[in-house]
Amino acid sequence: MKKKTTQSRIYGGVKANLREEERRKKLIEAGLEAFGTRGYAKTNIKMICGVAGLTERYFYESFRHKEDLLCAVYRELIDEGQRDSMAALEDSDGFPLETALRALKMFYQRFQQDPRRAQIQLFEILGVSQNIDREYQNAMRLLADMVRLFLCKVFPHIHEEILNRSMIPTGLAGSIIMIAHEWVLGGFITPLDDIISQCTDLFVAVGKHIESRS
Amino acid sequence: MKKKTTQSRIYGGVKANLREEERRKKLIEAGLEAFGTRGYAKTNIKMICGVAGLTERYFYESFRHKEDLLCAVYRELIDEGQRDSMAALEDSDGFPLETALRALKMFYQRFQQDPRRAQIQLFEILGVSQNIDREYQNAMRLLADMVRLFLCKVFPHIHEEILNRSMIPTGLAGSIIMIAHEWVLGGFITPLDDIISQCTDLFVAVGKHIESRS
DNA sequence: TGACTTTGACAAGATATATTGTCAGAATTG
DNA sequence: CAATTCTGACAATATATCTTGTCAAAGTCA
Repeated sequence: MKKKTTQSRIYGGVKANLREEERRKKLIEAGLEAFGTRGYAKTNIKMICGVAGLTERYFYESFRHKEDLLCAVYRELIDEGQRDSMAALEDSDGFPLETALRALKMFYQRFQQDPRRAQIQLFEILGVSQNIDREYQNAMRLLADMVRLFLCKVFPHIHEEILNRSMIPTGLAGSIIMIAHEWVLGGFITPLDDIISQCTDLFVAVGKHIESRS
Repeated sequence: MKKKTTQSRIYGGVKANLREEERRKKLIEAGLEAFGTRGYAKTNIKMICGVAGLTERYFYESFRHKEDLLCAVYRELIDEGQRDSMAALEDSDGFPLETALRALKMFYQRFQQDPRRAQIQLFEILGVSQNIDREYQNAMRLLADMVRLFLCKVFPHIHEEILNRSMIPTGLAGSIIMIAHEWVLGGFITPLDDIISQCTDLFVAVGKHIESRS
């Protein structure tokens, strides 16, 4: 008679799949910590497990490899940012430009509040593998779409179709990221408001210019 | 009596240090090929040597590790680009804007002409190590300085000091890079002139905007 | 309490790669 | 031609890490 190897039962008052889910979350948090401080390359699975307070067995329960975990951590960060931006867009009680600035500010603020996030989202994610590259590209396209959206809101005279074919939102997304790079590498010395002001300049300059030709 | 282990003499009509230099160049060329097609992570030293037509011994003669070679390859690419841009700047017989466009066009053209270069310069270089990250940051700052320079030439009313403290050139550099990313990932489908036109829009929009406030 | 599951610690094999070393033969010089 | 250096092929060692497996003890349930 074969025993089922995966006997799942209530344990500590918690169902098996829930316990597993909790371990998964612990590992993601540990990944954020390890990747965000030591760096992805210099982190191995034993370290991650150490930080999570679990052993390797549980790592492989939830992830196939280190890269898998990085992907999960990254998605967590992106989703979180995406939700916040959308929320800012929803309750747009003020002027469109102010809404956009609020969203932008939040985007940068998150980096300052948790430098581990900045490290992963801006640096560690780069050049790991083709799969991860794809994740990154997706995120960048999301950011470009967000820029596109805000451009339309703030400059209503811009023809939407023109913007849809344009790479200008992509370019502005690149600006935002590159400025973030410099800001982070400089240890957040530049005041956040200065950063926002510079970005606003770029955004407004480009917006007005396109609008004037529509 | 000890023999000198490094007996260098003329061999094949070539001095020892020159022969070594040639092997080094072969390895750099092999690095360009391997990193640019297989990718940095998936390339090991044996492969590099295979492509170069040399054996491991000669690899360690010129480089300490794979990262060292990547650094050398990258510097080669950046220096080459830098030289071209400077040359374009020197013989500025036409209008400043045209000069700038010519330089920008060359910047993108090089990627199309040799996709291995694009792969390394835009993707493979990312996230390898802290040292390599520093190289990348240097190159990005060079690019930003170049943008700054062209902004001053094309829009002479802009106060130079303002621009020096500004992150706007950094932002524009980011735009250029991000647009290049999308272009390359899209397999160079978008015509080069379209790319240039988009970049010009960004450049002019920002230039005019700053100028109008000086 | 007794049966059974979950957990943690660690062993052990597998794998991949870096890096150094050896050696014989080809190439070259004087 | 004889001496000797250079070269290429490959062995061998070192190292690091992944990944799976074992086992006993602790925890939990009925």
